[in-house]
Amino acid sequence: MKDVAKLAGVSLSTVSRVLNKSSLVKEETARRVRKAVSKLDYQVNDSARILRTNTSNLIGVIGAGMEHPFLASLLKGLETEAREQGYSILLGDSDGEYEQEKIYLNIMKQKKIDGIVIISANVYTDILRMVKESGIPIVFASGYINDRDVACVTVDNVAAAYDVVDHFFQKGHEKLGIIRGPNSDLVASEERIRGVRLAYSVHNKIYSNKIQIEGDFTFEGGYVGTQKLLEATPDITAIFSFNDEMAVGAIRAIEAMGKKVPDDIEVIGFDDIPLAEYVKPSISTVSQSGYELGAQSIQLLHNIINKNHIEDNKIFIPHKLVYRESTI
Amino acid sequence: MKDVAKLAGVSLSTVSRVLNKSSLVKEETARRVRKAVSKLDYQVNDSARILRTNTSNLIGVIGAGMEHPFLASLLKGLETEAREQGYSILLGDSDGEYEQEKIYLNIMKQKKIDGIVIISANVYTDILRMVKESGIPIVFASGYINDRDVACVTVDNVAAAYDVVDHFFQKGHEKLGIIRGPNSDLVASEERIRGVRLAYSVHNKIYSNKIQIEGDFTFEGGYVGTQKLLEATPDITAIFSFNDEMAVGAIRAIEAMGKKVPDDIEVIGFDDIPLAEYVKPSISTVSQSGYELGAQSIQLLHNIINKNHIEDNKIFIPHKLVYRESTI
DNA sequence: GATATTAATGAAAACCATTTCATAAATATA
DNA sequence: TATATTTATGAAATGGTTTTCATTAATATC
Repeated sequence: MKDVAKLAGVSLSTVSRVLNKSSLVKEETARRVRKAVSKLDYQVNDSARILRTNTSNLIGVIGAGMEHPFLASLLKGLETEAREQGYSILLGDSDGEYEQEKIYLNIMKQKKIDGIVIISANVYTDILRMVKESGIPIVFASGYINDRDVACVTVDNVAAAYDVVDHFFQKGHEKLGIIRGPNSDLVASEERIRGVRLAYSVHNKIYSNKIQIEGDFTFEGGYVGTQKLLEATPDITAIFSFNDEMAVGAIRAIEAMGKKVPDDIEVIGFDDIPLAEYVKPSISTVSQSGYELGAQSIQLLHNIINKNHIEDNKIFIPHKLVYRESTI
Repeated sequence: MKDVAKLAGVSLSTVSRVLNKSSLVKEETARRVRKAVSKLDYQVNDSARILRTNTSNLIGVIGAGMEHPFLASLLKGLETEAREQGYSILLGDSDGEYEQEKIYLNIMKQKKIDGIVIISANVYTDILRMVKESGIPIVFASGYINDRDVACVTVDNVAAAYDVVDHFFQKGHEKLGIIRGPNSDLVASEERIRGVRLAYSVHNKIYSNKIQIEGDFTFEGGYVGTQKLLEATPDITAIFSFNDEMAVGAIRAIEAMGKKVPDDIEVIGFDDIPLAEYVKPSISTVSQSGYELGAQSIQLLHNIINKNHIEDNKIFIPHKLVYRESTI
């Protein structure tokens, strides 16, 4: 920077002003400085800038199980939009471990991230408290936090689950089975269960918790869950699985018991990952765009960071039921 | 830090020494300093440290299409191992755009990354040159660069492709079809073609480029490619696809033409992404661990950064042919 | 006991930008 | 023309570490 100043015949302050597009520098001087900058191929020293300004153009992303197809596309959306807005992504996959989340949070604080995106259905309240206390702008992606000053971007889980069950009832099904997420995934699963119950009450049916079984979002979880479900209630004719992998597991379990999908039992999944389309039978599912979710999260975060006026800090991205071979 | 020094009754230098585990500080003083550190809950200012030392504990990752299941698991491996070694991951998905790669490289340079992992079959030679010139330690993950001082971690593409074709020949197949990667994916695809040709010559058969068709690693690409392939050579009895998605597309195309997999045509894919197991028929494929690939890449990079002695800077991770329903 | 080594600490320079405050130059106002 | 205001610039302080060099304290050697 000193060299640039010397070459342009100005002071360090002026160079800095030009670089930061300050308005109070004569256009002619600015031009001279810019010329020197490009001639010397000067690049600002980021750490020095961060040290002075306490802003890094870095956005921290903490999540768990990012290799899951839906989250991977979410990450892609985050990444692309972040780039667009001039941020870089500092990535931390915690595997859902509390200690890891804490470690990442600390690292990110030290790196002076401008904001943080937490991708997670399951959120340790302790972590949330730490982030709030630190004053770092935060957005929850694909998870709803019932706290008026925490921003969230997510699909409307209540409405989506309602749509699925409503659809089943409209088609004349009476006995349903639900494969929910693990208990650690409290929020999203609870929301969806709320949607399920809503549909039950709208259709004047009585809901019992016995129709739901806990899954772990894996193929195997769906397989085993369905076995148990059908053991307890053999006359189930429709299954709603809270993600697509478990739906595949459910279908295989049904087939293994000698029944047919969709003729004997219809199945609807959630997420619409690519798998859902290629598997046989292909899976009807609640489609939501991970990419969109990621992109919107960054936009919202960007607005929070810049203290722009925000209409609403709870954003619901659209969802849509897509019908494939696992339903009639 | 000043406060810590005052509380412990020592100078800044001593605090710094304790923090950096310098040996030349009396154990008793060190204890006093540590106590003060924890009492004040002091954390070093990262940017100041980077400014002074030019090392950031940051590893840059540049890749394209990271939402692809195989690459997502690779990323997971990178991330987990990086965390283990005390690094954080600065992520950049370039979408394969030259300009984007350049931008990311610049940002990463400014952030003073300690090393860089490039995930890519297609590498712009210009980018490679820039990285080499900048002296940043570099590792190519899942891509082979024919340059003795560039470190690579990858599956042995030649051997893997050889195994597949050898298997087909052993089973008595005569007419094969190959769905290769796009031309942008020069290196990996070329290596695999080399493996194919090797198998041909070992089995005393004559290889013709007509049996291969270019794909784009998507389901659709596999579908269309297979149509063309079967149009040109209707009596093909075995297809080797360079990834699993295209293999699924191939199978659907074959079925659409009224033929059966594996009875009429056998199909083998590459990567062994979760999809391969759940799709119907499930896909026989060359299994390689993305996670392992990522983890080994970080270890190698770590060794390069620390100038440890390196046995070999070309690491081949194991692969294995797994047989499922798409082969007899 | 005197001298040579080694161990432990502190002072101050260096890393490189941003920003406040002061000042000089240019323009507007009376 | 003299004064007030605005615009453009520079000097110097600041952010928080690490590290070199100098110095003192402690130990070893003769």
